[in-house]
Amino acid sequence: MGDDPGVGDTRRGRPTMNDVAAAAGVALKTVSRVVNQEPGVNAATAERVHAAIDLLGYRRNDSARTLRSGRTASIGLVIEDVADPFYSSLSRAVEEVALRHGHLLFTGSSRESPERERELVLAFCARRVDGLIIVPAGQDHGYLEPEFADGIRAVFADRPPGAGCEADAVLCDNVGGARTATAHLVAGGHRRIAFLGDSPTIFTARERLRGHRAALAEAGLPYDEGLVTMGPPDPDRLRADLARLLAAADPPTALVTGNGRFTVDTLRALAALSPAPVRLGAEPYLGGLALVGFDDFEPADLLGITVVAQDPGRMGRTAAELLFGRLSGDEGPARRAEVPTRLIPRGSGELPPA
Amino acid sequence: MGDDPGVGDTRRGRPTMNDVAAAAGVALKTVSRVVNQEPGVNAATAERVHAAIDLLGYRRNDSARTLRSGRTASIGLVIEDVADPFYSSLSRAVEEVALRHGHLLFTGSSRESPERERELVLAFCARRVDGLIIVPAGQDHGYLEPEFADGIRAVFADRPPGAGCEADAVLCDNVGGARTATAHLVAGGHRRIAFLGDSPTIFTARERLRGHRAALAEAGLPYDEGLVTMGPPDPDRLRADLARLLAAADPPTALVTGNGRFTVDTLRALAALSPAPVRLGAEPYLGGLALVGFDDFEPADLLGITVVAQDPGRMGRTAAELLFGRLSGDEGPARRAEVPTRLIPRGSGELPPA
DNA sequence: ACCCTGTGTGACAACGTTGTCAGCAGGCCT
DNA sequence: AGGCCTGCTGACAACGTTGTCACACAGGGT
Repeated sequence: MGDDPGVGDTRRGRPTMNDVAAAAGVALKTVSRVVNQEPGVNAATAERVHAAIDLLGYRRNDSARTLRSGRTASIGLVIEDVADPFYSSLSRAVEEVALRHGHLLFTGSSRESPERERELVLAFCARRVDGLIIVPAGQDHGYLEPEFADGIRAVFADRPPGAGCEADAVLCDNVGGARTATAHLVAGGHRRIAFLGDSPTIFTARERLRGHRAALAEAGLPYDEGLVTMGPPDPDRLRADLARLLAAADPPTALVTGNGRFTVDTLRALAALSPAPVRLGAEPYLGGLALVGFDDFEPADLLGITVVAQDPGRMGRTAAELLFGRLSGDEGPARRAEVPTRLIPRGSGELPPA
Repeated sequence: MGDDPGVGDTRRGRPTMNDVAAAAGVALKTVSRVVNQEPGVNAATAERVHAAIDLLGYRRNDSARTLRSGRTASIGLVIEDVADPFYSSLSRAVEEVALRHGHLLFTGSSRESPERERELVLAFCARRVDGLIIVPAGQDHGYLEPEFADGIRAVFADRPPGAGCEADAVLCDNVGGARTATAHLVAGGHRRIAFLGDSPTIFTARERLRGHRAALAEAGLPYDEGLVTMGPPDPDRLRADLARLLAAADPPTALVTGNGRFTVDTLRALAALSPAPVRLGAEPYLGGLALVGFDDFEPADLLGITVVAQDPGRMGRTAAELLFGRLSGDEGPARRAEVPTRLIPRGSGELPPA
């Protein structure tokens, strides 16, 4: 006595099926049947049970359900960073599909740290998620073996799993997209095209560089290492690299940027380097420097930036559907899906060489 | 016999504490102690247990743990849309704090649907999350009562809970921010300032309009309903509204946009309406129409758009920390935290009236 | 001899649900 | 009558963990 914040009820805590059963004057199991909409319950009985449920405010405890049945109706999603528009679009698509399949979604951002990726994945597994969608930060997925053995399914998105890991993957056509970007500039008359990409430790960055090189080779143009800069996103470094590139004896007349963040950072760097205000749209862009960005970004249309668009929504949807296919018994060998890219000309990529 | 995809082991499925105990030659409870790092286990025994754990690839089943102990070490986050940069920044901050507290995060997007908000929240509750952070779509949170009674804590973010719901909330200084935006334009000499906002069913939209009106009143300017358009985001409607506004006998010389999406959509509409290419940065913007946007967005700096910036990261952090405070026993009355806004002049808001 | 304390360990019940099986009517067939 | 369905309901064990309590043993004081 004294501090009793209890409700008007004599019981404490959440009502269980047992409480409902007692209130409805039926057996526990009958309540279970009603809650799970199992057939074979008399309509009048079911009605009484429903009344008791409403009266007590009963809600099923999914932990117990999970423990007993083994299915959690939830999946885990590990991406690089929720705040990156590319991944948040992917995230939304996954969420959509998961919800349609009656599943809930755990999310976590690895921040490009393999260790954090591993921790998140294992934490999801400890929660017994039914499946995983992973944008891997690391290259080694041996830690998933026990989980696979236990029947957890995983689909990799945006980047393939590490060597030796047989799992589904949904990738973007990185090589083709980058080749298209560079080829587009070549077709516009450019001969010296710089490539500004993410760290070569990242799969997509390497692939896109491959595509860039392929386009140069197909056009019979030399591959000049001095025109390539790669590394983790860092506005200062990027600005320095750009300044160096533009000050060279034989500067590039066009740029290809390796992802959305790099495109925006590049524009910022150009604005900072430019003596005159940056003018966009149909206007010549910084003295005629052409630009094609890999990956579309929100107001790229306003800025008149030509891009090779990925489709993160489609990637997320594909990955999620692949996963749910697996969860409903699809047992074939590991699959690899490729999401195409699309060139969207908006002006910046159509400027002729200066 | 026949189809036995089993591993080299005779057992099926995931090893349990019992299996580990058998392998290590100790009792189940000892394994539990080791796994949970409870004190009072002999170092040599613990070593044997660890060896058995590694050997079998054992991982604790959190569903059972949850069932027994009642704590899930997970929280639920319901936002409006992950793909909206404002909410994804908020999301990231929440994730960060959750991880620091050793909690995992369920996320879901309500898409501005009260029903979906409710479903997500209740699904999270069925999973027995320890707490919730909710950006409410609906106005009625009576459905949370049974959950509160059961000890689940909730913090509302960006928008307050419905009437009668005593819960913590973290809000942005909507009124103050909007007042600042309009006052800034007034100080620049503008007398006819249009307000383009989200649907008045949304709390933040109403509050921001209030701030706008307050600034007008403080400046002794009339409030002209003809200069206000509100409604759910729809580029076509916005363009039509803008066309109407600009074609009026006494058109506005400045705009205030009610959130990031509206700012970008407005720019798009202006670009579409403009005969000349849009020029940004320090250039006069579409014939001198000034603009201040509520809410910062990614390349607003590049576009030279003056904004009143919110701080979604801080909002998420504050909400999450408030929640974890509650989870660790803070029992005071419901709190309301306000996150300040900040005017960032970038050119578009400093243009004088045409 | 006694009790006491501390250290390490284990047996057992409990958490709230679902799967299995058994039971009890009532009806319809042989 | 006896047998056998079909429709509905309930008793009970099990899922894998943690909390509670008890026990065995060693050491140190009386």
